Amino acid sequence: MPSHTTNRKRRVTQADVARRAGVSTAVVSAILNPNSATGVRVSPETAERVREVVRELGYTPNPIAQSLARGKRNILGVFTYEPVFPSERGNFFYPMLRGIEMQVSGAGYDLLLFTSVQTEGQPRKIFAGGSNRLGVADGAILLGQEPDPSEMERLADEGFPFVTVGRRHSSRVELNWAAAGYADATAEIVLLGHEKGHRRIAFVGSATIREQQLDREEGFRSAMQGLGLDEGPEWCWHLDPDKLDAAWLQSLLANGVTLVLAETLEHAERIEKLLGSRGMSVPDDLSMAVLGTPLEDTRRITRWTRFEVPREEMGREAVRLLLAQLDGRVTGAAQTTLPCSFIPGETLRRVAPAH
Amino acid sequence: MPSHTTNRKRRVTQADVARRAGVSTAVVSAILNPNSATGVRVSPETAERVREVVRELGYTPNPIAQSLARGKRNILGVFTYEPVFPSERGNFFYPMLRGIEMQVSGAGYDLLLFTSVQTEGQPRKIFAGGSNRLGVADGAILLGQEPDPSEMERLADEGFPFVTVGRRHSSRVELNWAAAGYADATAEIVLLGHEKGHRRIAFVGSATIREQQLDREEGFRSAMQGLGLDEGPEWCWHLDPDKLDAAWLQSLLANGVTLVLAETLEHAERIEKLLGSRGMSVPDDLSMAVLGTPLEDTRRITRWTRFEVPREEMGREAVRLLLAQLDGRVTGAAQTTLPCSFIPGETLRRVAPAH
DNA sequence: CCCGCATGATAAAGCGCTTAATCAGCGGGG
DNA sequence: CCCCGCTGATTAAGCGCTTTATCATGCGGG
Repeated sequence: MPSHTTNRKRRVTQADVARRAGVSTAVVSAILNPNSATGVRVSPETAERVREVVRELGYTPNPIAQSLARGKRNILGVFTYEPVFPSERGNFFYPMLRGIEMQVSGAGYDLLLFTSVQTEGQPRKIFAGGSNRLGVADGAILLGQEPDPSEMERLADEGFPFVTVGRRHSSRVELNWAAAGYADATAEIVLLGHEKGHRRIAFVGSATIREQQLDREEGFRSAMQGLGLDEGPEWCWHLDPDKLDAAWLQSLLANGVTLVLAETLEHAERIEKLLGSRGMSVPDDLSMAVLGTPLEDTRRITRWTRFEVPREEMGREAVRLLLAQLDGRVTGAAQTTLPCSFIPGETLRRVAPAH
Repeated sequence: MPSHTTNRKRRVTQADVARRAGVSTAVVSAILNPNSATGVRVSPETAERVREVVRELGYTPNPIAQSLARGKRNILGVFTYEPVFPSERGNFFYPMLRGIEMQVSGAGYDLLLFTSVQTEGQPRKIFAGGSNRLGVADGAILLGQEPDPSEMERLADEGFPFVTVGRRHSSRVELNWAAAGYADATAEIVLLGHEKGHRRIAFVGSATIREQQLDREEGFRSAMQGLGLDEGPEWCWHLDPDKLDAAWLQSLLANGVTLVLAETLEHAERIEKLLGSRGMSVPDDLSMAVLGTPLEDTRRITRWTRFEVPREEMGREAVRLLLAQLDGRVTGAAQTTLPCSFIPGETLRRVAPAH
């Protein structure tokens, strides 16, 4: 017998109600879940009597027990590999969470935020103490810049339904995701640059490679190839902003580059500063575009030619995919790529084609 | 027998492991929860064998079943009467949620956000369909500007542990809360105004009265009385910003008021605008202070004399109180008032005492 | 030689609910 | 008159785990 270290006064149980009303628990259950097509029928009088007792005793069903019995929880998990609210990262998750909450509420699910961390300072883990923590939920949405691929594979092996926000890839299992179309958006900017006369276009991304960046780079490469533009490896850089220096810029310009696609605003601003110390400016001496939109400092970004990532819509779509999976409405892998919206800005200008 | 409309492949259960390892489920359970002082002993060899099977089968315990058996869930509910993330209100909850998440993680609890809404457009309810939705959680934190007092009382009657962020009051039951010391902070500003020579001080708050505002007003009144200042009802207004007009300002100034305490920045700015159209300005012709700090437009607020509400700390404290309650470390009502921090600003200046 | 007592394990109850299977009445048609 | 089928209920199994009570076994001491 469980000890039940409950300090709360014992809650009223279904059996209490049944006893009091002089019926069986099956009847009580049937009355409380009218829509569930169970074989149990109840007369209106009995129903009223039971309802009366329910009110009198202030009975409220134990959701845990319901879940166990039904095999269904009506809870969607949200697992973030980084803290949700603390400031820096907070802004990042915020729009996605907004999308998730909007889509989930109305579907009759609640959101379980897995916030607990095992060891202070350690990265969060889904499998802690051998147990899948997400298991309380019917399914989960995974967010975060630095997910653990092995955990996701194990999750998939278990058959636990989940969807990631952002594209993820595994060679072993099929992953479900709602992601932004970085590749297309990047390609679009390359095409636009080409239209505006640019022929030598460079790409600058962070040193730490993430799925997102791969997408952007792949969009860049394929667009360049499609246009028959001569793009060598020397036009595609993986450097953090602080690694960009005068010498680097020099070689870039010497190569005749007229348009630079910067992965982040930090890259772009760094390059602009370097240009400035040579007496040059954007876009007069060099056109630029930013491959995304930061969340903080919304004012600083406005002049830049860029695209907007549909973060909120990614959250919504992730929920849609997950619910479809839970309803059994879907069989294979569900993957959605959502378009980014181009924002003209003022940093990409027309030039005379070089050749 | 339950139908278990599960489309997922049946998960591995404790019984499977036990069978495979040739032991009873009790042994498996004992191995998986080593610290729980149960009467079951296991030999190291058996333990190793079971652990092996666990790995082999990829077994992970069903948290729902654990919860039911243990009577403990390790989940803290967060109930907001308004949507958490959608923009307007979002900013409001944000710091509190940050505090909550910080405090909760590390305590080994997860956060359940009650986001689901029964009828689109309707206010959220704790008791929906006769059932206490919060029941999945061990306890809950209630947030929101417009809570439903009757729901809180019912919750308390049930013995469900919960804490509100923000002071709440009920004549029937004892409520637990972590709140900001609006009264003290307001009184502090009155005292400061008095020190700076102000004798006629007015208070302007919103038309819709909330607990917060009562606090501020009460702080205002008691400070005025303590100072022996002649404060009549005509110096305490309950008007929304758009109801403040030239005639109102006229009467205020005619009364010789030299300092106005505005509940919100909107009130303050409205008054300043009215002053402007008379060719007057803040603080030259009228001193002002704002009784709080808005979250949006942080730039607009900076010049104002005001106080800062410890929102994040309120979240943290709420969690502390709740956990104390869950641990049975506390008996009666737990109520914490957290001090607001005064911010000088530039809108409260010294004047020559009027009389 | 038997008792007491660790040791290592099992059996089974119970957490609070859902639901399939079953059953007692009862009125009506063949 | 009997059987069928309906209504309004009950019984009991089972969800997957925890935990208490119980049991078998072997060993040393009196």
